Amino acid sequence: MSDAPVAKDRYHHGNLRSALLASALALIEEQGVGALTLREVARRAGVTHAAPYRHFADKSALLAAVSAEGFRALVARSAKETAGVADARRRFLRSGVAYVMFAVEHPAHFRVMFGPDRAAAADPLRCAASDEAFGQLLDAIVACQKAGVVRRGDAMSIAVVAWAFVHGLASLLVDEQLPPMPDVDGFVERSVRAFAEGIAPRSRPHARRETSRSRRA
Amino acid sequence: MSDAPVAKDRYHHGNLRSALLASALALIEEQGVGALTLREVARRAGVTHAAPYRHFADKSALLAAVSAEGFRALVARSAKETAGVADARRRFLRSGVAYVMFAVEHPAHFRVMFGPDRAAAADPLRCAASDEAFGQLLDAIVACQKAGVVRRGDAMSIAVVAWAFVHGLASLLVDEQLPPMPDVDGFVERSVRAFAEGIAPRSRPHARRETSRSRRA
DNA sequence: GCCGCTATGTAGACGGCGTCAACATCAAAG
DNA sequence: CTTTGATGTTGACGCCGTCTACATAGCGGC
Repeated sequence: MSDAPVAKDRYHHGNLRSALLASALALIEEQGVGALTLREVARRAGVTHAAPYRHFADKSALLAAVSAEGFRALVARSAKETAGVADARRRFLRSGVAYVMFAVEHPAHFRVMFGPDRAAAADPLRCAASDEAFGQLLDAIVACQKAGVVRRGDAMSIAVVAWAFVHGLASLLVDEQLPPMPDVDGFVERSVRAFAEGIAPRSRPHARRETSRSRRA
Repeated sequence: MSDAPVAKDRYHHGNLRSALLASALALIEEQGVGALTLREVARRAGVTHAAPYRHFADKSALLAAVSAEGFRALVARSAKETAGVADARRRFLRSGVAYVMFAVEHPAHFRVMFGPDRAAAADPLRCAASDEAFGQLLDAIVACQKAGVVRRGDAMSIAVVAWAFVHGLASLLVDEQLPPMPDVDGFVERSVRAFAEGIAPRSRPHARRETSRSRRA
């Protein structure tokens, strides 16, 4: 929170770019993506309506930057969550849970990352960041296949299916399309585990059942 | 396509309401949800910019109407696809495939149905239509449980998980986030089948494998 | 047959938005 | 100290959603 010189009433802001990103994120969090306005973002950052154009080519570019930032945060989150975990299956499960929980905890970021703005979606930096996230997933799948906990076959297809699942769960939760959910974390974990059985090798001996409260420190 | 008197150059349009819905859909199909403009919709329907307000309270109401229409079409599609199919498991699978294929074939409708407009999402007619769709899914799950092809337990939770999966698949396909896909239909069918194993009773004898080309007659 | 009522479409206005061009301010390099 | 490039401001343009006042038309009662 305190990474800016926050110099007030100076002609030059200091680090307007990140201030704009933060304002945009806050605004979306409060009012939704549709309510995001370049002018309002500028207002919140304490500058005039045209100032953002010194840092972003247009509104889509701002959204693209927020989106890329989101994908990088997602990758980091997943990496943190799986750090120090050796077992391939557990790494995979944790990373799936991390995806959904990231969306639940950062709905604004998530919404922009998969928002309707086509120009923003095509931004090269955003694409690079999202490709890295997908690569992370792909690696996890391959590791699981080597460990024999995910069935053999085209890893790409399996990755897509896994991504679809966590993505759908995340989308529905973020859009509040689901009935009230007391224990989101537990629900997500059970769901991910159930899903993982679908892509496990056929009639594999079941892994010992974790207590379902093991993570969450 | 030919359900309107299409009376040109008359002061009164005849059935502007449905013309507006059609224009909106076409516009979204071409340019995306963000490009949808009440004025442009009116223009395409051949009326002035304020005419839509005689039929919709505001832009969100239009979106909500399109959304509700979409949910009704989805329900109809799923019903059609499962008509005459007795086996619970097959009904369930078909209905899942129908969900994804509906999204792929009617991306504009799908995008609006889960679009970012909060007011539109809260519309009572839209909610009623979407609840009916979810009810359809819930029924299919319960039938599968009775038939012993889906594990016992809270049907609601299982329904949510199933919905999340098809929804994620649909979202990623519609948003073109997935690598180029030659045989979408086949891919979706394999994915849904794989997923279904995840919610099957543990170590259930596998049903005979359909040829994976059985539907699509 | 005419009359007014209501539904439906039009005309025009308002403020807000994204974007652009011209201008102002400041920091650092020379 | 001056120049110069980066950064922020001002003001303008056209488009948008929405509101109000007005025009047109079909319809039921007299």
